[in-house]
Amino acid sequence: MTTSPRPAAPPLTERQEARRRRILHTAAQLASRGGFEAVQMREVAELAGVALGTLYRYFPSKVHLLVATMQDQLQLFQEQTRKHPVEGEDPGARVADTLMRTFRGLQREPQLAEAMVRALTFADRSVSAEVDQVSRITGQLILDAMGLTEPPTREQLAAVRVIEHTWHSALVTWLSGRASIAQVRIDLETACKLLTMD
Amino acid sequence: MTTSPRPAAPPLTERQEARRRRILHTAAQLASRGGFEAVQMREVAELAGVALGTLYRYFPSKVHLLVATMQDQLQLFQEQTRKHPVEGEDPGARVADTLMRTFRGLQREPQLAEAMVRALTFADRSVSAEVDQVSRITGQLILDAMGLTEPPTREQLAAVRVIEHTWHSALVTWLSGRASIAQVRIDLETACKLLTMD
DNA sequence: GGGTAATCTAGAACACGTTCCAGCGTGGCG
DNA sequence: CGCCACGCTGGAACGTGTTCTAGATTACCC
Repeated sequence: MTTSPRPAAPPLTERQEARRRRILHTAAQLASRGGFEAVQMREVAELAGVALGTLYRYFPSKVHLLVATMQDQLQLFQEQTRKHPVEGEDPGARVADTLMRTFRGLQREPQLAEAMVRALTFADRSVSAEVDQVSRITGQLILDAMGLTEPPTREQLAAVRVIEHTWHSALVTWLSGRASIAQVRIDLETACKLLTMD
Repeated sequence: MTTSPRPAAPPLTERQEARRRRILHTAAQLASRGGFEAVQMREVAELAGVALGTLYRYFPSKVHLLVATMQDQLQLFQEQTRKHPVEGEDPGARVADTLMRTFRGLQREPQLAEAMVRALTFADRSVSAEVDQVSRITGQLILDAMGLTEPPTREQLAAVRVIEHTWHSALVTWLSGRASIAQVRIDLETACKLLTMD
């Protein structure tokens, strides 16, 4: 578990920031159509108006690119959720509802979701820092939904981990057509029961 | 979830069965060295002594090949486990121990595990039947460990699903170096608490 | 044993992720 | 202003998964 030798991102100029956004936007757009395989690096470069080499300078692989896209999308969800938190008494129910809401958000662009999740689970060690970041955002989403007034206990953190595992795996199962949305909801609700044990 | 249009595998001749085994064995061997990327279709074909086209006739893609390899390995574990079941009073603990035992089995060939799990999570819809089969074996492994004397309740089945999600996702997290074995054990034990609720 | 349909082989060919290179622009520094 | 370092461009090139084809081999039926 050593930190990867990433030399602390150099600050980007405005033009560079714009290029980065253009690339991410193009990737999301292509993914929204044909999913993972429709995101072709040559095409992303061309549509974003950068050279292939430049694309690779910004995102060292297709997986990096799509994981960054997921970070982006998740952050949007997180902001939405913070502005309009789920109502309800039971913390477990709030967490389950929040995740289902995120789920429906992904469902709105199923191909995009497919691309991002495929990238996320296919990622090897060279992407682990970025994947970890996604995981941190997801965990925070859950913690937010719990609406804690004091720091979480060890048991609560353990439960959050299992909920996160369930979330990821259920997502994969749904995307590959092996589980219905109803089933995903049941799985999430089952995992969330861990929050209200003893 | 309709059944895929698979026209019921035609029976294989002895030579064909041997070829299939040879291919699977070669794939596992190559995977045991360099993991997912070391399994190169040309090399599998050559080492297994079949033409590339034949390899593709038996396994329509690299992912199919590696998922089949996982089926194979899991079945071996299942047999082992049935011969030597885990001892213990608490069903939850038995399940957690059984999965940890399987985990250590995978750990013995980490590269092979990496290859199989990457294939499993990268699989798209065209492989869903095979992935489902793997999922079924895993579920059965858990049910076996529970040592039920009567058919499982709805709640128990729901818990099994969450445990399975946790298992898969924890495996991925460990393989990408983002979680330790100790953490995996904790996650599995947490999920297994669902078995002994209410 | 002969005929035939399915299967296997060798190898070329194609697609897409990735790498590499030569040259052009650009922004900052003396 | 001249110069330099760096990032960007266009494009070629490479590796590996996958597909395709023509011919050899095999399995099976009569």
